[in-house]
Amino acid sequence: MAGSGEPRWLEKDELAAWMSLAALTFKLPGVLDYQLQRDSGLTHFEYLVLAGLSESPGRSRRMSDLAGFANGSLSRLSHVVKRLEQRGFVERRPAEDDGRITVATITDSGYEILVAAAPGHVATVREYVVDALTPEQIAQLKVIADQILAKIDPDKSC
Amino acid sequence: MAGSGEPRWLEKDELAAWMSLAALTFKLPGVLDYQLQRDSGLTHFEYLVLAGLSESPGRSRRMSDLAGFANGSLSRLSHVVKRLEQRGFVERRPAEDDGRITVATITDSGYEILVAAAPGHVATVREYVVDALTPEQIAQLKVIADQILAKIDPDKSC
DNA sequence: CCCAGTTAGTTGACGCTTCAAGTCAACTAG
DNA sequence: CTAGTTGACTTGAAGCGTCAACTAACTGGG
Repeated sequence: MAGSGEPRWLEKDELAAWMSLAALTFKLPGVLDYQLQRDSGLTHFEYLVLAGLSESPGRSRRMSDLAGFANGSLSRLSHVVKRLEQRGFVERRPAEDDGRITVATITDSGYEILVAAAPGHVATVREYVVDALTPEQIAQLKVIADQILAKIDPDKSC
Repeated sequence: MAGSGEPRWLEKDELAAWMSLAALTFKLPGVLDYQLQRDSGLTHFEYLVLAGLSESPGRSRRMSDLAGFANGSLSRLSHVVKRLEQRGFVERRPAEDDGRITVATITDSGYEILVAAAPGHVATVREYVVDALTPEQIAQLKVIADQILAKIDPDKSC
C-alpha cells in the first residue's frame, strides 16, 4: 500500500498539526534523555525498563513483556538489559518452567538508582508536558495518543 | 532544578496521558522511518531536509535554518547533508557574503527522490495520524503540541 | 519417540546520533 | 592592524538501535 495513485494530500490544518506532532516526536525524547542522562546516567528507555521491573510482582518480568511495556523491540531490550546487568542494576535467568523464557529482575542497587532518578524525571515530565497543559488538554492528549497507537498496533489493547 | 525536595507526583490521569504520549514518541518515528526507508531509502529526517530545501527560495537554505526546520542539531544535519551530498541529492557551498555560512541546495535528482517519496509518506501520515483523529482532535493536537514545544524552546516562535 | 516448525531470546555488524573538539571566517576593541 | 572573541559549521570517536542471522527450547503430528 502507501503508493497507489494519488493519495489525498493534507489540508492546511492537518499539515500544521502533523508538523507540530513531528517536531514533538523529534524533540521530546531529547529533553527527557538529556535530563535523565545528566542527573542519573540513564536513558529514558533504561528508566522505563527499571520502572517496569520495579512495579512487577517479584520485581521481575519476562523479556517480551518488558519490551512491550518499554515500547521497544526485543532485540533492543536484550542489548539494554545486558548493559544494565553489567552495571549491576538487573539480573537475568531462564524461567524454571520454560527454558526459552528469560526473566529479568531489578537488583537493590538498580532499585536505588531508579528511586534516585524518579523525582527529577517526574519533575521534567511535569515541567515540559503536564504543566504546559490544562487538565482538559491532558484528557484530550490521552485519547488522541491512544487512537494513534491503536492504529500502530491494533492488538495490544490497554 | 529537577531534583530539589519532593516534586509533586503525577496524578493517575496525568500519568496515563504521559505514558500514552511516551509510547507515541517511541513508536511513531519507527513507523515513519520504516515506510520511508523501505519505499524510498530515506529516513524521516532526510525527508524533512529535502522537503525543507524544496520549498525554500532557490531550493536552497543555510544549514542552521535547515536544522531548525528539520528539528535536529546542526551537527546531525551536517552529517546527514554530507551523506545526501555523496548520494547526489544535495549540494553545498559557502555563502558569498559570509564565508562562515554554508548554503545547501537540493539537486534535480534529490527533487525527484522527494517527489517520488512524498505520496507514500503522506499516505502513511494520513493512515496513522490524520485518519485516526476527528477534525476537532486534529485542532486540539496542534494546540497541545505547540504548547509543549513552547516549553522546550521558548524562543523559536512560529 | 522424533523431526519439522514455532517461540524466545541473543548476538554482531552496520548505520546513525551525540558529544566534544577543531577549523575557519568575521567582528571588535585597543 | 592585530589579538582575542564570537559565530557557523565540520569532524571523529563513542554509544545506541536495527536488521538479519543464529541458538536453544518447546510443541505437535506422524
